[in-house]
Amino acid sequence: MSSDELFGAVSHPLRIEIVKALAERPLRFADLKRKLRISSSGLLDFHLKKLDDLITTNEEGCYSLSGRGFAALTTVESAARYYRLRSAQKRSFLLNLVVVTLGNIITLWVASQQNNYALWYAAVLPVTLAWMIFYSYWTIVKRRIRLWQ
Amino acid sequence: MSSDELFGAVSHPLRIEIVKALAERPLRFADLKRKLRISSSGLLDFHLKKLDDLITTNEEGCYSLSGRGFAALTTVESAARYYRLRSAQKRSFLLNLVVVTLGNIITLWVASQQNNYALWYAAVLPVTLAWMIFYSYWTIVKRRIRLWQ
DNA sequence: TTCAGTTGTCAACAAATATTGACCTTCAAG
DNA sequence: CTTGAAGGTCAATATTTGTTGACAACTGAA
Repeated sequence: MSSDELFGAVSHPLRIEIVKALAERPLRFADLKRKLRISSSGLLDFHLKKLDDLITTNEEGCYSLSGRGFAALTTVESAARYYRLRSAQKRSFLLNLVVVTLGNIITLWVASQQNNYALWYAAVLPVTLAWMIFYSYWTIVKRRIRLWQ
Repeated sequence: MSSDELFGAVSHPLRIEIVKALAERPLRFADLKRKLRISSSGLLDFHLKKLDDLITTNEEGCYSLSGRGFAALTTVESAARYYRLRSAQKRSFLLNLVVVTLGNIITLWVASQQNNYALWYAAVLPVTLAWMIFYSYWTIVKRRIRLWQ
Protein backbone atom coordinates (compact mmCIF):
# COMPACT_ATOMS: atom_id res chain seq x y z
CA MET A 1 0.00 0.00 0.00
CA SER A 2 1.62 3.24 -1.13
CA SER A 3 1.40 6.56 0.66
CA ASP A 4 -1.24 8.03 -1.61
CA GLU A 5 -3.41 4.94 -1.23
CA LEU A 6 -3.14 5.22 2.55
CA PHE A 7 -4.04 8.90 2.41
CA GLY A 8 -6.85 8.16 -0.03
CA ALA A 9 -8.23 5.61 2.41
CA VAL A 10 -8.44 8.16 5.25
CA SER A 11 -9.23 11.25 3.18
CA HIS A 12 -12.93 11.22 4.07
CA PRO A 13 -14.29 12.35 7.47
CA LEU A 14 -16.53 9.31 7.82
CA ARG A 15 -13.65 6.90 7.20
CA ILE A 16 -11.53 8.66 9.80
CA GLU A 17 -14.46 8.24 12.21
CA ILE A 18 -14.64 4.55 11.36
CA VAL A 19 -10.92 4.02 11.98
CA LYS A 20 -11.09 5.88 15.29
CA ALA A 21 -14.17 3.94 16.40
CA LEU A 22 -12.58 0.59 15.54
CA ALA A 23 -9.37 1.62 17.34
CA GLU A 24 -11.39 1.79 20.58
CA ARG A 25 -12.91 -1.65 20.20
CA PRO A 26 -14.14 -4.04 17.50
CA LEU A 27 -17.69 -3.38 16.38
CA ARG A 28 -20.30 -5.09 14.25
CA PHE A 29 -21.99 -3.62 11.21
CA ALA A 30 -25.10 -2.32 13.01
CA ASP A 31 -23.00 -1.06 15.94
CA LEU A 32 -20.97 1.04 13.54
CA LYS A 33 -24.12 2.36 11.90
CA ARG A 34 -25.53 3.46 15.24
CA LYS A 35 -22.27 4.86 16.58
CA LEU A 36 -21.62 6.96 13.49
CA ARG A 37 -25.30 7.88 13.05
CA ILE A 38 -25.46 6.51 9.52
CA SER A 39 -28.92 5.74 8.24
CA SER A 40 -27.93 4.06 4.98
CA SER A 41 -26.41 0.58 5.00
CA GLY A 42 -25.11 1.15 1.50
CA LEU A 43 -23.11 4.15 2.63
CA LEU A 44 -21.38 2.23 5.42
CA ASP A 45 -20.78 -0.67 3.05
CA PHE A 46 -19.19 1.70 0.52
CA HIS A 47 -16.78 3.21 3.05
CA LEU A 48 -15.96 -0.12 4.68
CA LYS A 49 -14.96 -1.43 1.26
CA LYS A 50 -12.73 1.64 0.77
CA LEU A 51 -11.02 0.80 4.06
CA ASP A 52 -10.46 -2.78 2.91
CA ASP A 53 -6.73 -2.88 3.69
CA LEU A 54 -7.11 -1.23 7.08
CA ILE A 55 -9.70 -3.49 8.66
CA THR A 56 -10.36 -7.18 9.19
CA THR A 57 -13.37 -9.16 10.35
CA ASN A 58 -13.24 -12.00 12.82
CA GLU A 59 -15.37 -15.12 12.83
CA GLU A 60 -18.16 -13.38 14.76
CA GLY A 61 -18.51 -10.66 12.13
CA CYS A 62 -16.78 -8.01 14.21
CA TYR A 63 -14.77 -5.38 12.33
CA SER A 64 -11.43 -4.34 13.82
CA LEU A 65 -8.26 -2.57 12.72
CA SER A 66 -5.55 -4.54 10.94
CA GLY A 67 -1.84 -3.80 11.39
CA ARG A 68 -2.05 -1.32 8.54
CA GLY A 69 -5.13 0.12 10.19
CA PHE A 70 -3.17 0.95 13.33
CA ALA A 71 -0.38 2.44 11.22
CA ALA A 72 -3.01 4.61 9.55
CA LEU A 73 -4.37 5.63 12.93
CA THR A 74 -0.91 6.68 14.05
CA THR A 75 -0.58 8.73 10.89
CA VAL A 76 -3.96 10.38 11.47
CA GLU A 77 -3.05 11.21 15.04
CA SER A 78 0.39 12.47 14.09
CA ALA A 79 -1.24 14.79 11.57
CA ALA A 80 -3.59 16.11 14.22
CA ARG A 81 -0.84 16.44 16.83
CA TYR A 82 1.72 17.87 14.47
CA TYR A 83 1.35 21.52 15.40
CA ARG A 84 1.29 20.70 19.08
CA LEU A 85 4.45 18.67 18.62
CA ARG A 86 6.33 21.42 16.82
CA SER A 87 5.31 24.01 19.34
CA ALA A 88 6.48 21.60 22.06
CA GLN A 89 9.86 21.35 20.32
CA LYS A 90 9.96 25.13 20.13
CA ARG A 91 9.13 25.41 23.85
CA SER A 92 11.80 22.83 24.58
CA PHE A 93 14.41 24.95 22.82
CA LEU A 94 13.39 28.21 24.49
CA LEU A 95 13.26 26.53 27.90
CA ASN A 96 16.73 25.13 27.34
CA LEU A 97 17.91 28.62 26.43
CA VAL A 98 16.40 30.07 29.61
CA VAL A 99 17.94 27.33 31.79
CA VAL A 100 21.38 27.76 30.24
CA THR A 101 21.22 31.55 30.59
CA LEU A 102 20.01 31.36 34.19
CA GLY A 103 22.69 28.74 34.92
CA ASN A 104 25.33 31.13 33.64
CA ILE A 105 23.93 34.05 35.60
CA ILE A 106 23.80 32.06 38.86
CA THR A 107 27.27 30.67 38.28
CA LEU A 108 28.59 34.16 37.56
CA TRP A 109 26.95 35.56 40.70
CA VAL A 110 28.44 32.84 42.87
CA ALA A 111 31.81 33.42 41.18
CA SER A 112 31.61 37.15 41.89
CA GLN A 113 31.01 36.45 45.59
CA GLN A 114 34.31 34.55 45.64
CA ASN A 115 36.02 36.90 43.19
CA ASN A 116 37.10 33.88 41.12
CA TYR A 117 35.88 33.75 37.55
CA ALA A 118 38.30 31.14 36.19
CA LEU A 119 35.85 28.25 36.51
CA TRP A 120 33.13 30.07 34.62
CA TYR A 121 35.56 31.12 31.87
CA ALA A 122 37.20 27.73 31.53
CA ALA A 123 34.25 25.37 31.89
CA VAL A 124 30.71 26.65 32.27
CA LEU A 125 30.72 29.23 29.50
CA PRO A 126 32.37 27.10 26.78
CA VAL A 127 30.25 24.00 27.49
CA THR A 128 26.92 25.83 27.60
CA LEU A 129 27.81 27.97 24.60
CA ALA A 130 28.83 24.97 22.51
CA TRP A 131 25.63 23.19 23.54
CA MET A 132 23.37 26.09 22.58
CA ILE A 133 25.12 26.58 19.24
CA PHE A 134 24.64 22.93 18.39
CA TYR A 135 21.04 22.91 19.68
CA SER A 136 20.22 26.04 17.67
CA TYR A 137 21.61 24.51 14.50
CA TRP A 138 19.64 21.33 15.11
CA THR A 139 16.39 23.13 15.90
CA ILE A 140 16.45 25.85 13.28
CA VAL A 141 18.30 24.25 10.37
CA LYS A 142 17.60 20.54 10.76
CA ARG A 143 14.10 20.61 12.18
CA ARG A 144 13.15 23.82 10.34
CA ILE A 145 11.43 25.19 13.42
CA ARG A 146 10.76 28.90 13.25
CA LEU A 147 11.26 30.45 16.67
CA TRP A 148 9.96 33.86 15.63
CA GLN A 149 6.66 34.82 13.95
CA MET B 1 -7.42 22.44 7.77
CA SER B 2 -8.81 19.20 9.15
CA SER B 3 -7.14 15.80 8.91
CA ASP B 4 -9.24 14.55 6.03
CA GLU B 5 -8.53 17.71 4.02
CA LEU B 6 -4.81 17.26 4.63
CA PHE B 7 -5.02 13.62 3.55
CA GLY B 8 -7.16 14.58 0.56
CA ALA B 9 -4.49 17.05 -0.50
CA VAL B 10 -1.78 14.37 -0.58
CA SER B 11 -3.91 11.43 -1.72
CA HIS B 12 -2.72 11.60 -5.32
CA PRO B 13 0.73 10.39 -6.42
CA LEU B 14 1.40 13.50 -8.48
CA ARG B 15 0.64 15.80 -5.53
CA ILE B 16 2.98 13.82 -3.31
CA GLU B 17 5.64 14.24 -6.00
CA ILE B 18 4.99 17.99 -6.07
CA VAL B 19 5.29 18.30 -2.28
CA LYS B 20 8.52 16.30 -2.27
CA ALA B 21 9.99 18.33 -5.15
CA LEU B 22 9.14 21.64 -3.45
CA ALA B 23 10.59 20.38 -0.17
CA GLU B 24 13.98 20.13 -1.90
CA ARG B 25 13.89 23.65 -3.26
CA PRO B 26 11.42 26.24 -4.59
CA LEU B 27 10.61 25.81 -8.26
CA ARG B 28 8.78 27.75 -10.92
CA PHE B 29 5.84 26.51 -12.97
CA ALA B 30 7.84 25.25 -15.94
CA ASP B 31 10.53 23.77 -13.68
CA LEU B 32 7.86 21.68 -11.99
CA LYS B 33 6.45 20.61 -15.34
CA ARG B 34 9.84 19.40 -16.51
CA LYS B 35 10.81 17.80 -13.21
CA LEU B 36 7.58 15.80 -12.96
CA ARG B 37 7.41 15.10 -16.72
CA ILE B 38 3.98 16.69 -17.09
CA SER B 39 3.03 17.72 -20.60
CA SER B 40 -0.22 19.50 -19.79
CA SER B 41 -0.17 22.89 -18.08
CA GLY B 42 -3.80 22.43 -17.10
CA LEU B 43 -2.96 19.27 -15.19
CA LEU B 44 -0.25 20.93 -13.15
CA ASP B 45 -2.53 23.91 -12.57
CA PHE B 46 -5.28 21.57 -11.31
CA HIS B 47 -3.04 19.82 -8.80
CA LEU B 48 -1.34 23.04 -7.65
CA LYS B 49 -4.79 24.43 -6.88
CA LYS B 50 -5.58 21.29 -4.88
CA LEU B 51 -2.43 21.91 -2.87
CA ASP B 52 -3.47 25.51 -2.26
CA ASP B 53 -3.02 25.41 1.52
CA LEU B 54 0.30 23.62 1.33
CA ILE B 55 2.23 25.94 -1.00
CA THR B 56 3.00 29.60 -1.39
CA THR B 57 4.50 31.66 -4.18
CA ASN B 58 7.06 34.37 -3.69
CA GLU B 59 7.39 37.58 -5.68
CA GLU B 60 9.50 35.86 -8.38
CA GLY B 61 6.77 33.28 -9.06
CA CYS B 62 8.58 30.46 -7.28
CA TYR B 63 6.42 27.86 -5.59
CA SER B 64 7.54 26.61 -2.19
CA LEU B 65 6.07 24.77 0.77
CA SER B 66 4.15 26.70 3.40
CA GLY B 67 4.19 25.78 7.08
CA ARG B 68 1.27 23.47 6.46
CA GLY B 69 3.14 22.09 3.46
CA PHE B 70 6.04 21.02 5.65
CA ALA B 71 3.51 19.54 8.07
CA ALA B 72 2.05 17.54 5.20
CA LEU B 73 5.52 16.43 4.14
CA THR B 74 6.22 15.23 7.66
CA THR B 75 2.94 13.34 7.63
CA VAL B 76 3.84 11.73 4.31
CA GLU B 77 7.21 10.73 5.68
CA SER B 78 5.71 9.53 8.94
CA ALA B 79 3.36 7.32 6.99
CA ALA B 80 6.44 5.49 5.77
CA ARG B 81 8.39 5.61 9.03
CA TYR B 82 6.17 6.85 11.80
CA TYR B 83 8.35 5.84 14.68
CA ARG B 84 11.36 7.95 13.65
CA LEU B 85 10.07 10.99 15.49
CA ARG B 86 9.96 9.27 18.86
CA SER B 87 13.45 7.89 18.42
CA ALA B 88 14.61 11.46 17.68
CA GLN B 89 13.09 12.61 20.97
CA LYS B 90 14.83 9.74 22.73
CA ARG B 91 18.16 10.73 21.13
CA SER B 92 17.54 14.32 22.19
CA PHE B 93 17.16 13.28 25.82
CA LEU B 94 20.20 11.03 25.86
CA LEU B 95 22.32 13.69 24.16
CA ASN B 96 21.22 16.24 26.74
CA LEU B 97 22.19 13.79 29.49
CA VAL B 98 25.64 13.28 27.97
CA VAL B 99 26.21 17.04 27.60
CA VAL B 100 25.13 17.77 31.18
CA THR B 101 27.28 14.97 32.55
CA LEU B 102 30.31 16.05 30.51
CA GLY B 103 29.74 19.66 31.57
CA ASN B 104 29.80 18.61 35.20
CA ILE B 105 32.93 16.52 34.72
CA ILE B 106 34.80 19.34 32.97
CA THR B 107 33.66 21.87 35.56
CA LEU B 108 34.75 19.54 38.36
CA TRP B 109 38.13 18.98 36.75
CA VAL B 110 38.76 22.72 36.39
CA ALA B 111 37.61 23.19 40.01
CA SER B 112 40.03 20.54 41.21
CA GLN B 113 42.92 22.32 39.48
CA GLN B 114 42.09 25.38 41.58
CA ASN B 115 41.09 23.39 44.65
CA ASN B 116 37.85 25.40 44.86
CA TYR B 117 34.65 23.40 44.57
CA ALA B 118 32.26 26.01 45.95
CA LEU B 119 31.11 27.17 42.52
CA TRP B 120 30.29 23.67 41.36
CA TYR B 121 28.45 22.89 44.59
CA ALA B 122 26.52 26.16 44.69
CA ALA B 123 25.65 26.68 41.04
CA VAL B 124 26.56 24.12 38.39
CA LEU B 125 25.39 20.97 40.16
CA PRO B 126 21.99 22.28 41.39
CA VAL B 127 21.10 23.90 38.07
CA THR B 128 22.01 20.92 35.89
CA LEU B 129 20.49 18.45 38.35
CA ALA B 130 17.21 20.34 38.48
CA TRP B 131 17.18 20.54 34.68
CA MET B 132 17.74 16.82 34.20
CA ILE B 133 15.12 15.89 36.78
CA PHE B 134 12.55 18.06 35.02
CA TYR B 135 13.61 16.83 31.57
CA SER B 136 13.42 13.20 32.70
CA TYR B 137 9.94 13.71 34.09
CA TRP B 138 8.84 15.39 30.88
CA THR B 139 10.35 12.75 28.60
CA ILE B 140 9.46 9.60 30.49
CA VAL B 141 6.18 10.49 32.18
CA LYS B 142 4.65 13.10 29.92
CA ARG B 143 5.86 11.91 26.52
CA ARG B 144 5.86 8.24 27.56
CA ILE B 145 9.13 7.63 25.79
CA ARG B 146 10.88 4.40 26.74
CA LEU B 147 14.63 4.95 26.95
CA TRP B 148 15.41 1.29 27.46
CA GLN B 149 14.45 -1.74 25.32
C1' DT C 1 9.30 41.93 -35.75
C1' DT C 2 9.05 37.22 -34.98
C1' DC C 3 9.64 33.22 -32.41
C1' DA C 4 10.09 30.39 -28.51
C1' DG C 5 9.41 29.86 -23.77
C1' DT C 6 6.96 31.00 -19.37
C1' DT C 7 2.83 31.03 -16.74
C1' DG C 8 -1.02 30.21 -16.45
C1' DT C 9 -6.85 29.98 -17.29
C1' DC C 10 -10.80 27.72 -19.03
C1' DA C 11 -14.23 24.56 -21.14
C1' DA C 12 -15.23 19.99 -21.96
C1' DC C 13 -15.20 15.47 -20.93
C1' DA C 14 -13.95 11.00 -18.60
C1' DA C 15 -13.50 8.58 -14.51
C1' DA C 16 -13.96 7.92 -9.75
C1' DT C 17 -16.32 8.77 -5.51
C1' DA C 18 -20.31 9.53 -2.50
C1' DT C 19 -25.06 8.83 -1.42
C1' DT C 20 -29.67 7.05 -1.63
C1' DG C 21 -33.00 3.78 -1.46
C1' DA C 22 -34.72 -0.61 -2.88
C1' DC C 23 -34.01 -5.17 -2.02
C1' DC C 24 -32.24 -9.72 -0.17
C1' DT C 25 -31.20 -13.46 3.32
C1' DT C 26 -30.92 -15.18 7.89
C1' DC C 27 -32.27 -15.65 12.46
C1' DA C 28 -34.71 -15.10 16.79
C1' DA C 29 -38.71 -13.51 19.49
C1' DG C 30 -43.56 -13.16 20.12
C1' DC D 1 -46.32 -17.55 11.04
C1' DT D 2 -45.26 -12.82 11.22
C1' DT D 3 -42.35 -9.22 12.57
C1' DG D 4 -38.24 -6.95 13.11
C1' DA D 5 -33.38 -6.59 13.46
C1' DA D 6 -28.80 -7.83 11.69
C1' DG D 7 -25.83 -7.73 7.92
C1' DG D 8 -25.35 -6.80 4.03
C1' DT D 9 -25.64 -6.15 -1.96
C1' DC D 10 -26.81 -3.56 -5.91
C1' DA D 11 -28.37 -0.07 -9.32
C1' DA D 12 -29.09 4.63 -10.12
C1' DT D 13 -27.73 9.10 -9.57
C1' DA D 14 -25.25 13.27 -7.95
C1' DT D 15 -21.03 15.23 -7.11
C1' DT D 16 -16.03 15.53 -7.30
C1' DT D 17 -11.83 14.64 -9.28
C1' DG D 18 -8.56 14.09 -13.01
C1' DT D 19 -7.12 15.00 -17.72
C1' DT D 20 -6.83 17.09 -22.23
C1' DG D 21 -6.19 20.57 -25.32
C1' DA D 22 -7.14 25.27 -26.81
C1' DC D 23 -6.04 29.78 -25.85
C1' DA D 24 -3.80 34.07 -24.14
C1' DA D 25 -0.80 37.46 -22.06
C1' DC D 26 3.84 38.50 -21.26
C1' DT D 27 9.07 38.33 -21.88
C1' DG D 28 13.48 38.09 -23.86
C1' DA D 29 16.46 36.87 -27.63
C1' DA D 30 17.51 36.70 -32.61
